[in-house]
Amino acid sequence: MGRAASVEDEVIYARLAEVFRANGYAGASLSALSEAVGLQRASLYHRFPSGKHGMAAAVLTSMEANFDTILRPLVTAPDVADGVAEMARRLALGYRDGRLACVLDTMTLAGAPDDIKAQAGRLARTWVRAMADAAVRAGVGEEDALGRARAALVRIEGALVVARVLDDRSVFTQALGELPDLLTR
Amino acid sequence: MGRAASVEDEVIYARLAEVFRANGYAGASLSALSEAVGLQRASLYHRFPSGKHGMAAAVLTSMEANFDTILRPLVTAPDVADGVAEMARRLALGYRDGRLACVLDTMTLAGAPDDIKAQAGRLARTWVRAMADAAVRAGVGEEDALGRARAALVRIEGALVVARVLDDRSVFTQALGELPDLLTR
DNA sequence: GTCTATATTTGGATAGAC
DNA sequence: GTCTATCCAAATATAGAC
Repeated sequence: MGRAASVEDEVIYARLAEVFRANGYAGASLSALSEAVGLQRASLYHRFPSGKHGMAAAVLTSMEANFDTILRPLVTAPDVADGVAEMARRLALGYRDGRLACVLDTMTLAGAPDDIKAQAGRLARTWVRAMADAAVRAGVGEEDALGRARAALVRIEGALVVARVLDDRSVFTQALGELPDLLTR
Repeated sequence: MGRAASVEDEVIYARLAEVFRANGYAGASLSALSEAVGLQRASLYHRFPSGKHGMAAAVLTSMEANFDTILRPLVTAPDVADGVAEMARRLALGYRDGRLACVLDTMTLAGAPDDIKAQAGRLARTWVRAMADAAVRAGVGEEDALGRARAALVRIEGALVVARVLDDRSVFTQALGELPDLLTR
């Protein structure tokens, strides 16, 4: 083994994510990423030989793992609506009650490489699938469930945008509150 | 009068808007803006002495005017639901059926100057106000109307994000279809 | 693994000719 | 009003010492 890393991988991903989600792919500069992580630019290139592109890919991959945690209640909760409510609580935490933007939104603008957009797309599909499955378990028909799951994602992403634009977090909180009924009733 | 402009102001605003809405404020480079407009960078600076910042401000101001056209049916239609449906048709046109992003989303990311974000916020508030007024005219209570108008904006913005991320325009089309009921029932 | 130093390109912006 | 030419700062990325 060589020299130990001064910053843990998962900590790096989390700090990179802060910059990417707030500024988007194009808007996230190496200087900002470097400062957020607490490593010089050259050190970041040692961790991510393919540069910014590799950092963005790593952030999304790490986020995929985090989503497992956020989505787990959808599967494990005895009552589906309770599971959705628990997912909503975890989302509130992850998005800091609507103060933070979503990478699905900001990392899919025109400046991003195609495979990063594709990775974000897969992440979104995983999320929709998980919500649709939960709806089915609540007795909703398969076709209808998929539509409701997409509607849920629409409300989450839309609420994040509107909360930011109107500078009013309550929009997000309210959208989260509607999710259990939306997915199970 | 001096020399005539080779490109009309409104044409310039529209082409600048294409770049800003797709790439966000930070992601919109002078080269890209210049190429889209068909004028050299220096020529753009002659039109907009305050540079990129002035271009963004002009785009939002021009968009405010365009919104008058989009929102007019809310006021003029004898039946409110019909008016909302007509607004939705105009939105479908403006957002190219969900293929284009919204400046309210992309121009309010971290890289944008504060007054640009503020201008976007005013634009959003105008929009919400117009939809809320329409809801009131349809018999909805004032308090409830404001909530529904915000919900409508949430669905529009969210649908644009999700349509882009999932690469599926139907999400946007469907969200537009729900607006008349959402605002008047 | 992290750093300083540097190469190279692109970014935003200005000067001055036409 | 538009252009070419140019300036300077910031961007991404690499080289090599420690």
